[in-house]
Amino acid sequence: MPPVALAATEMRPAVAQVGLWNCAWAEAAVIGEGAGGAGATPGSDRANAAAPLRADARRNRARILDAAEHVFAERGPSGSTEEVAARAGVAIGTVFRHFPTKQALLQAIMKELLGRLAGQAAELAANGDPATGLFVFFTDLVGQAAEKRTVVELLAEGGIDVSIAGSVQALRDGVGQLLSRAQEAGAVREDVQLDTVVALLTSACQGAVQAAWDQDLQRRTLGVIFDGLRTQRRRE
Amino acid sequence: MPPVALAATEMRPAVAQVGLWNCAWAEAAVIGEGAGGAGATPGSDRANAAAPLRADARRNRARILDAAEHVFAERGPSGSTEEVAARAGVAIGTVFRHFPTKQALLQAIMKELLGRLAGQAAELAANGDPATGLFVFFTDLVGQAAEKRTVVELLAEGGIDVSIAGSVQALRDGVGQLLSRAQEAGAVREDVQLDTVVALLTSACQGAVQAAWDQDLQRRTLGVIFDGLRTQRRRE
DNA sequence: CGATAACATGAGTGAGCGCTCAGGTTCATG
DNA sequence: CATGAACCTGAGCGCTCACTCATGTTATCG
Repeated sequence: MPPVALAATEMRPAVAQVGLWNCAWAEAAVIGEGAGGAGATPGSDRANAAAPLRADARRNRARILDAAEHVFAERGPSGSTEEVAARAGVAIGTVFRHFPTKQALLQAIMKELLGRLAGQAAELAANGDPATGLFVFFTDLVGQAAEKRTVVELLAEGGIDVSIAGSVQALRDGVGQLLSRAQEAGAVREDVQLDTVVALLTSACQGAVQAAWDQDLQRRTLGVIFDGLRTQRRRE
Repeated sequence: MPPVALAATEMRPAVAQVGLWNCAWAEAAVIGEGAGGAGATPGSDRANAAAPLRADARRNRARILDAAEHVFAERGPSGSTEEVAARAGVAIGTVFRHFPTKQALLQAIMKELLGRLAGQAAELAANGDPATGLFVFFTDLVGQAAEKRTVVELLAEGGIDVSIAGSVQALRDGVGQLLSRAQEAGAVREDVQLDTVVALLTSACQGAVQAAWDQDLQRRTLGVIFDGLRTQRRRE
């Protein structure tokens, strides 16, 4: 992960509003996730033929995704597609060829990031220390929140579209595993539910992103939350 | 409070960008807060003469503030000034006569809301139960977060301009009083610092706003945080 | 090496938004 | 009532941004 390169203009009270109109575009067939999905009149049209991308197209797609991840991490979801194109070294049209709407581009990135996080959670649940795995993941996530600004803000904006619902669920499942292990190990109270943990997690991430918590504040804030998850004094 | 009148056009991929260029406009003299402030060449120009507004102007100003509070509560800070004007029943120009920039309008609302909250906190600190005051305020604030979306989002976006810094500080002081009282009463651990509490508070508000916590989830999530504030098991 | 379909290009389109200003309207004062 | 200053109006400006499309370019295959 290269360090952030262009971080100058920070003062923007911009607010993104993306809109959730279109939900069913191709885009899934590109990588090969075609699940032979619902609807889409299965038959005549050569929808999910996988049609491997041309070499240059595949390269450009990767560069666009990479550029978009950087731009949206810096600017938030309100970063412009033109900046993404410029950073990727392609023309605007190329961006829109690969991702028919800005929303589609954002969702592709979110899917990737969410998948990565879900993987980390699952890995920790499988191989980590059961008693501390949840707390480690929690701390890591909040610590990285600044970099993952896209995910944090988009998830926050209610951008949980049907197309990324699966990825969200995967992450949720990973956290659920971590929670179960922690509870079995006696590190977290039995009466804490998954959605409570998820709510705390997302809140802390948002807080850390928006208010730019420093390391010490992160530690103290998470400390309170972790103690709350451990204590036996309350019943829900 | 009249019900929402014009809620049709939800599909807008628009992106608002406000800009923070101008920071020193009049606006303070309107209500009479003129503190004889720094700079501004005190002398010849009749800057802070209080010049009472004409009746219609005062009425319109109030209607604009009221409309803005509603619009920004629904749409977030990206709500348009035109919608504010329409809801207030005035022309755009009138809005910009009273508030030279959109930013100024937003800050006027924030100032009002923050002042109200600071008052509530101070009142609770003075007359409420020391042991539960902080928790009551915390719960109330999160419960109202959806209505106060403007404040939550703007504070989140780092919109703490110099012109509202005082109001933020007042709220912070109020929370500080509640915290002190709670600690004196033995309801909250001594080693919890104010910024930790504020961080938890803002995080919870953001989470509640963005993820639309229901009553039960609010209760459970705040329960964990409160237990964390109460427990004696950790040292910071 | 052609031939062709896939792909890339980037000026242009349309829409939204913050903000302005010339001209009309209304309130306060004597 | 008359007068003038304060106020209101709303078409319009300038800008940004998501998105399109006619034209030019390139990879792939026989």
